[in-house]
Amino acid sequence: MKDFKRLSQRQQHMLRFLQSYTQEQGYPPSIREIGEEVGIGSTSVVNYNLNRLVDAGYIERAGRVSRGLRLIADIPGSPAASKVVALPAVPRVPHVGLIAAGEPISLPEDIAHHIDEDDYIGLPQHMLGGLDESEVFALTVRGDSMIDAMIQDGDIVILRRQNTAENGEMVAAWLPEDGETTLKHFYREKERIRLQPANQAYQPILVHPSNCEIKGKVLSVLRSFR
Amino acid sequence: MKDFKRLSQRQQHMLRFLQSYTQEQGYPPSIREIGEEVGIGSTSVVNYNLNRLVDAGYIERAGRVSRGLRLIADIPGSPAASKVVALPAVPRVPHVGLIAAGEPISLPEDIAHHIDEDDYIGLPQHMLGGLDESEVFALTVRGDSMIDAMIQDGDIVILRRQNTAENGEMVAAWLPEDGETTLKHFYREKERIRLQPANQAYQPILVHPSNCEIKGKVLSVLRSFR
DNA sequence: TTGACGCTAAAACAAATGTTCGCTATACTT
DNA sequence: AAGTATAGCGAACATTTGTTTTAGCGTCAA
Repeated sequence: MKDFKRLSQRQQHMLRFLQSYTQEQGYPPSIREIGEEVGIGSTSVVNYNLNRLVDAGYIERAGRVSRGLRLIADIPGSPAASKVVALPAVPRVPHVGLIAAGEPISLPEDIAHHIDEDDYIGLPQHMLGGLDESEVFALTVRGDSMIDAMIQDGDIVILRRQNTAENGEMVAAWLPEDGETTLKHFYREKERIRLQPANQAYQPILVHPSNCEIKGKVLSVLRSFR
Repeated sequence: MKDFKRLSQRQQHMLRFLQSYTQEQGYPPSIREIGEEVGIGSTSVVNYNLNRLVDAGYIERAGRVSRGLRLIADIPGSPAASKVVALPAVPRVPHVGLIAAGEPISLPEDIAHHIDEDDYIGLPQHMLGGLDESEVFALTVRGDSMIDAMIQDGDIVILRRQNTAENGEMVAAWLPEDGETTLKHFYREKERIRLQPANQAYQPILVHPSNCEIKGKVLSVLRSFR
């Protein structure tokens, strides 16, 4: 731990307040709220001391962002400050159902449809690409539009949950207007998004960005025979 | 749990974003940030949907407070509030190196470079096909002779240790006379064995049974991107 | 003394951010 | 057809909130 006692009384007070406030409210306090708590009438003084705490490595600040405070070091005396480090040996990610990788199969529902069935699949962490298991989920592929990308019907794809994608990445995209989720290569073009299958037999899907919601990008693939 | 699927796409999206953003940043997103993420141009629409989420019991809002959002219900799939279930032991199978699936490559010693573990690789047991871990081992594929079978360079194949094979099965075969191990489809013909690649560009290997030692048959395949 | 430095103030400023208010559109109900 | 509820948009508005500026005070060393 850092040299907590090196800090002034005020700064210690501020740290404690930041920690407890954030825990209770779910969001960090504003500069003025901190000032009121600690007994500082001037925002600049609070600001000054916050920067001091940044220097000391206790917090991080997001510039020009309301309540952009983040505690990054444990402070003595507060129990729940530390994040849980000990993780279970086997990461388990939710297996949320099927995804169309061909003629858009109208799925029963959104991904979220299946998501609450706790259908979890254990994965070795080397397949998570260093990500936390909570960021990752799995889908079973239906259809053969991605065979040129070495993905066939029945494969399980592991995805990282994210809403954006880089060109060329393989993503699961939700098309609200069509009510379908599909697995394609992602390409952002001028005014539209191209979802490119990896199979000569299929045409790319061209949609407006507003009708394309990225659900995640493919991290790995997994297939069992028989 | 609440009826997550009852929510509109947007609302689900917002919830997920709130959860992930808060977790990543340490503080909740602003209305405009949510709007940008979800693709809403008007703050009032975000506001509207936030209030809807409040009604649905998913979040709480602090009036007139920047980023005054608080998630009060679990959202399926991603929550960090995951309950720990029983964790099975991780089967670990030996990762014994590279296998040629193309022009027989004389194995260099750069065995398992991208596998961080020593020689073992953790696997979920659903990829073991119900077998004991001691029966199973893993190989990294080199070459592209099996691309028509959806296996490409760099893939890791999981095999069951066995000395025989049925026609059509994908096996790892040791060719004593050539000092090579190769990954091919297995076919027993009259007086010889045909090791058939799954790539038009490659010729089958025809060998006498005495010069063909089956090491194992492929159970599953595993691939990571990037 | 003078000057550098740590700390505190107060006020003004600028940006971020929540709130409100018309207005439109669609679907469903009466 | 009129009415109502849901959903959405855009713009103006009002606060909140972070940033900056200027200044006062005390300590310590040169």
